[in-house]
Amino acid sequence: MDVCNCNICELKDMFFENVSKDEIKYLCSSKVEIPYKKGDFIIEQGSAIDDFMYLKSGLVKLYIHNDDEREQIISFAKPKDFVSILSIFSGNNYTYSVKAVQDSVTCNIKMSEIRHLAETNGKFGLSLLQRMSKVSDKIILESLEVRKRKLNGRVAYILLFFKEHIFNSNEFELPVSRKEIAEYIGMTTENVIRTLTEFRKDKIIKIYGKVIEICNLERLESISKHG
Amino acid sequence: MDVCNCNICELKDMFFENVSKDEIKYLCSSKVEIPYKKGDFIIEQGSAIDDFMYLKSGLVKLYIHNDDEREQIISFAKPKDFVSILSIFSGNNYTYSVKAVQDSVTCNIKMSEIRHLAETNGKFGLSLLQRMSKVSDKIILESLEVRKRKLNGRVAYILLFFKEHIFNSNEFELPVSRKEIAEYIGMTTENVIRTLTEFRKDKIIKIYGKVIEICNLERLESISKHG
DNA sequence: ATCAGCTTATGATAATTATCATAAAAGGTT
DNA sequence: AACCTTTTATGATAATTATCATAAGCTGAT
Repeated sequence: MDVCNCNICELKDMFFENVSKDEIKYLCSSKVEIPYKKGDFIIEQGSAIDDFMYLKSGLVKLYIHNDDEREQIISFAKPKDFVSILSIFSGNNYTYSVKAVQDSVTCNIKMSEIRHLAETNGKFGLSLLQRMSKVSDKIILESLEVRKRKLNGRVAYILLFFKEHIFNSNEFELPVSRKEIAEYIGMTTENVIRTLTEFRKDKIIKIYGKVIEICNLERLESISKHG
Repeated sequence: MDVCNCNICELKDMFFENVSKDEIKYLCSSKVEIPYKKGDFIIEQGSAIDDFMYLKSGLVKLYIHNDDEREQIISFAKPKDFVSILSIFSGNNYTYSVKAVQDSVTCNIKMSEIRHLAETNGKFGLSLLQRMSKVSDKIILESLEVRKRKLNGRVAYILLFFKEHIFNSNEFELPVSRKEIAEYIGMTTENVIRTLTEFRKDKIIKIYGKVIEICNLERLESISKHG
């Protein structure tokens, strides 16, 4: 389908079946794609919320930072994930920042148009509500999952997270630094490194610089589950 | 206003200004109020989602429990808060349980009617989306707030939470056990008790059984902020 | 190429937190 | 009242995690 000027219009995918071609066209009329380089800010905490954004390619981190304190990563977003989630429907300003951890492209649609469409097309609104809820739920449940684990369980968990949700392979290049892993699962950088080293010594993983190869999946899963 | 058979219809409050009298009547047609005793299950993890529920009176805890593991309290809900939040728009079964920590009354509306109204009245849907988002956001941000603190900071935080969000007073009867506090802020029961004792010895609070009196608010706030 | 700055790595030590054990206090039941 | 169970309380100890220090490796900029 070629309802908009981008080659492959994934908007229909994003908002389910409840939008007509005309409505897609309407959304697309304000749709822009913005490329970012690794390390670029995509959203700055505190800035005004104008656009509804989802990720077209790359990988980004959503995080909170309060001056002196350490950053706390809330979640990673991969292609087709929403980038604007928290506060998007509940406030006027972002309560978090988003930064590209890999070169990324976002798709932006004016919030005013999303709102307008949701008001006029209840089915679209309901779909949106479902999608948004799914995202929030996942973040909440995942944070509980992480929190109940000890450090080695957390590291195992995030390795499996990358394997299963991002790369779908036993071997992958870590898309984030050890520091960012630490900020995500709530531990110190040193202990992330130490734990990875420990996994390596126990022949559970191999480490080639940024590349991780999971050698003993069962063991890693066991550690993730039972510590 | 007396659009429904309950004396004070708070539905308008719950769903903003975007619902007509007829629509309120429609929602009310399936609305029931259910009383629970302290300790009663209101929602059992895994059960089917039929109703949209909010709390009319009392206090409830939302929590996750997986067989052998310790319970993890996600959030407390006070009157006018939604009780069904997680998974309500994103799945068919509850991913968490809700239990009354005080005698409570819930208001239940059939999900099918909520859905139907959201589909036919986009403004209502959008209001709902805003309300739901606000709840999720608060849970996510609060969990980050708690997690970054050390134990004494967490206990200080939850005392201030009760003071500010539930009781609005420097003296209140703790509505939950030390164990439940521990399950909420992610520490052991012993350490919650120990920390409270420490606060008492430092004359920051007084403890009369279940009753807590905050004597040194500034100090407590300081501990909550900087440990 | 060289330097500065960041990431990764590892060890030693201190601080924090959990676990285990025990007992008093409180609440509920017969 | 007597009994049982749960909660609160406290201490001793073990386990976990953070902090501090140091150094090697990598990366980007001049």
